[in-house]
Amino acid sequence: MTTAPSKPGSRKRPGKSGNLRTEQKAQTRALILQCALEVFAERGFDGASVRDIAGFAGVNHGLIRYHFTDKDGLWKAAVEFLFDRLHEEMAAPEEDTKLPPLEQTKAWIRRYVRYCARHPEHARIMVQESIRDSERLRWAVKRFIKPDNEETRRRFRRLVEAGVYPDIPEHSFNYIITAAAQSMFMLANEMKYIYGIDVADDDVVDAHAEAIITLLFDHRAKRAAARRSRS
Amino acid sequence: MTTAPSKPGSRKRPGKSGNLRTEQKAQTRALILQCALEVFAERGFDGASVRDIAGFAGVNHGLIRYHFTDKDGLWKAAVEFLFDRLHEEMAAPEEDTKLPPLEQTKAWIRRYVRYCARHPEHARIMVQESIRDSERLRWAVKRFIKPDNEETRRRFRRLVEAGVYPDIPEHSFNYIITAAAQSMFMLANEMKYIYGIDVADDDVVDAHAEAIITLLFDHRAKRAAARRSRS
DNA sequence: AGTTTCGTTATCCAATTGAATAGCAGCTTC
DNA sequence: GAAGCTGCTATTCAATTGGATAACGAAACT
Repeated sequence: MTTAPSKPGSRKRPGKSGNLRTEQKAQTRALILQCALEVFAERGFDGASVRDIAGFAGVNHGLIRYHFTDKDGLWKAAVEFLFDRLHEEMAAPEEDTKLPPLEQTKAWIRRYVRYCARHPEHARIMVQESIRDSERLRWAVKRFIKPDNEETRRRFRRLVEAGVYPDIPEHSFNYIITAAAQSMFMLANEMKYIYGIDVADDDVVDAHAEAIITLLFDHRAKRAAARRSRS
Repeated sequence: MTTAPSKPGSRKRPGKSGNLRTEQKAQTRALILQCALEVFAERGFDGASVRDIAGFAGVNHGLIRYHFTDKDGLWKAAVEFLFDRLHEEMAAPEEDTKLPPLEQTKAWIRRYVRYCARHPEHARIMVQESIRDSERLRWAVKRFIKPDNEETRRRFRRLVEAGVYPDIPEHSFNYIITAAAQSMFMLANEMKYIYGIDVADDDVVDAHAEAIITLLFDHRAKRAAARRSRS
């Protein structure tokens, strides 16, 4: 656990429009969600207590019941927030659509690696939940993960059909790419202890993205690099 | 959680040598360890209760205290068992040492992917522990993970120096390879729900190993495969 | 201004948890 | 075969947990 997320705003001043109550309610809700994300990510669903989350957010734990019904509801709301944010932040910029498929994919990798570095909670929460086999996992798969994966599959098929990529099993492609991008940031603690490297460093992040691209998407660059280091 | 691990032997018959007590003690200890591995893997350290583990092993929960002092001791004993087994099962066969570096590495990947498929608990336990930042993680890093990583680093450096591999950051190489091999089996539940594929299938395992080799180690094969699907 | 609404806190409850202690039964040893 | 060691069970304890209920107090509505 790092530090408590910055409480959004002074939490007391009413916005220009709408009534004060509803606005403050939304702020509190968002604050709890933010804290829930961090605590769930660090300790998993069972390991995280609603009391810890509430305490972290500086509110009474009964309030969580009021806003989210129960712990399960809180988790789902947090994951919903997580994926909404993912979709926002991963949206491809207009100009990308004009690039050839392989270049589009490289740009997508760069975006995704940066996302993973910015929000390691995402992989942390979802991996812990996938390790267990819960109703929550099935809910998340159906609602978010599977649809997202369909898109990755289409991207992969496009590459294969364009003749710029080997035709490995789709699921292998999916897990290799995603894991390669996520793991270093998901396991930041381990990395810190093994290599003494802080993954918050932008250079480390960008270098990792380029490493993935070199290994997985840039045959020519890879051969050239190998040739270079040979001489 | 699948089914309880087969209790080793009838647990009552004394072995030919040694006294019955010590032998049975060792058997019980091993049984508890086995169960602890499964439960820790599925629920993480905090989520797993010593009572569940004991119940799963069919022994009184006080017995865990007797054998392992406390929950922390049980976890460490389980992880020790895990890495000892890893080292046994991952030892390279004699003839591998005669292969060129790149071929050695491919053989190593095949062995490692099969290991990950056979023992998904390994990645499950260690990933959950790395996500949190505990004294246990530091213990495991110092004792097992870092030494193992040193070896992977040397393997990588040898490839680079032989001019058959691009010189990306060592830590990136490490996390890309390891994660690519582990993730599919670690997240078997997710995979089941997304793709309906059972990772217990040997063909799926071997195909995954070949996919990794194609993408990450076999430049020529990759280009050929891409060319093939283009025509 | 008086009343109602509702976001929030304070308490309480039963269940579970890690740990500690005491006791038991049957190998082992002499 | 008696004594005692020891692997194991039974029970107890305090702390924590998710959840439920009641009370409060300030905003919102009339």
